[in-house]
Formats: sequence, C-alpha cells, structure tokens
Amino acid sequence: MKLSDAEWTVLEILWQGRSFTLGDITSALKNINGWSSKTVYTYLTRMEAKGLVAIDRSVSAPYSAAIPREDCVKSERHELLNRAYKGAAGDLIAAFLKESRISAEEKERLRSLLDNMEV
Amino acid sequence: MKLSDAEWTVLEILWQGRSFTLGDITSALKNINGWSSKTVYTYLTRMEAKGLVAIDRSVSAPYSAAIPREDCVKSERHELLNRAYKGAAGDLIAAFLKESRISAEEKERLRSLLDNMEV
DNA sequence: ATCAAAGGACTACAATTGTAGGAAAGGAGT
DNA sequence: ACTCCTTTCCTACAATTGTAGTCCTTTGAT
Repeated sequence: MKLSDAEWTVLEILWQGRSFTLGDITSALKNINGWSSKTVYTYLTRMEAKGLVAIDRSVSAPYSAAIPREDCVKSERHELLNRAYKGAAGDLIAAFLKESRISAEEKERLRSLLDNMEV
Repeated sequence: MKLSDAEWTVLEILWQGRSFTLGDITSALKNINGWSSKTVYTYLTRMEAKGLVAIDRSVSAPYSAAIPREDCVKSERHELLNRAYKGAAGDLIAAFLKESRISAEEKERLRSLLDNMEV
C-alpha cells in the first residue's frame, strides 16, 4: 500500500492511537498544512475506501487508523531496499551509516545488534 | 524529485550509462512491462520536462539520464528516514539489521564502518 | 425551541500519471 | 524514387490526487 504525502500526514494523526472527530483531525492538521475540513473529510472517506482508515459512524469520534504504522513503515523500507538497492541490505545500511551522525549509545546498540545476529 | 515507479523503471535503463534510441529503451522495457513505444516516448518527453531525462535530438541515440542515480537513491533514503523515522537513523538502521540476513563479510564491513565513524 | 456550528454526502475541477492512437517525417533497403 | 519501419509530435482519455464548494442534517448552547 503506497501512501501519498497527504495520506501519510493524515495517518500520522490517527496513529496517535485513539479515535478522532473530524474537528480533531482538522485542527491537528491546521498547524501543519491548513486544509479545510472538507479536504480532510475527502481524504478520510477516500482512505476508508482504500482500507487505510476505519470509520465507525455510530460513535462520536468515528475516525481511526485501519492499518498499523509499522506496516507502512515496513513497506517503505522494502520499497527503498528493492528500488534503490535491489535487495542489498548491507549496502543500504552502509549508506545510512556513512551519512548519519549517530550517538555513541546508538553505535553501541547497533554493534550489539550486529554481534547478536544469527548469521 | 519524487519518482513514480514507471519513471524509476525508465531511468534504470538510462542509468546503464550510454545513450539510447527509443527502440533500445522500448525493447529493454518490453521484457519488464510491455509498454508500447508510444508510451515510452511519452515518458521520455515528460521526464525531459522535469529534468530527469536529457534528449539530444541531433544525434542518433538521443536519450540519456539527466540525473545521477545516486541523487535519486539519496533522496529516497531521506524520504524514508524523515517520513517513517523522523530522522532517527539509528532506529532505521536497527530495523534493517533486524530484518535482513547479512553475510559474515557484510557484518565485518558494517562493524568497521561503525568503528571508524567519527562520533 | 431555536439557531449557529459541525459534520456528512455529493459534486467539481485542475494537475499528474498511466497508457496509448494517429498523422507526418526521416532513413534504410532495393 | 518508392516503400516500409521507426521516430516525432500532437492529442486523448481514464484514474488518481489535491483541494475544495454546496446543500442538508444533526447537535450543542442558550
């Protein structure tokens, strides 16, 4: 499931866990990109049709995420891995390592992940 | 510069380095997704307008990439990092490490990258 | 009970993307 | 020079995405 920027933005709100009203979502997004509530509503219904958003019209806060964030994150990871690195995770990880500044604790964490990997 | 799947596919051909004719590209893509040469031509010209493809109509193989692959790979990396990890490279790298099987040599390479990073 | 604000359903419309068709022009073979 | 295949240029058209407007209903506030 390939998300557009806007869809991702909407889901970031919904992934805060609870259910929301249209007003909740609109005001949360107002600070980010100033959409009208109509626009937000359009997204919500279109995203319901795609299975990204759940709408329970019988309750007062009807909107919630229908897909876990981790699923989306994972598919973005795989997209990058396959598109840009043809599956070569080592190269990808090396590229991120080279261009990121990583704290000493992070380095420790990664080192121990490496050490504890089953080959 | 955000590439669609189709654009990425076209560029993968062009990134093979040399210049191409329309026929070259069409037949290279035929095995992948069977586009008509009209479709390929449409992509090439649209992508020229976006600065992704260079077309030199005065030579016999007019089409080549106008943007290096590494630039696109890098922007995909950043997109993932910011969208899904809010810039936390350590988490992202950890996720890739956890879900990939990496050879012993790769592990060595990564370990020494880690060791040689300036903090 | 009334009235304004919020929400829902439907519609709209331009830009982008995916996928070509047709007509015209150029080049390669005979 | 004639013909055929390829390439170019222009046009088309449906689906998706971004961004609402309208009109009707509901609900909360006084």
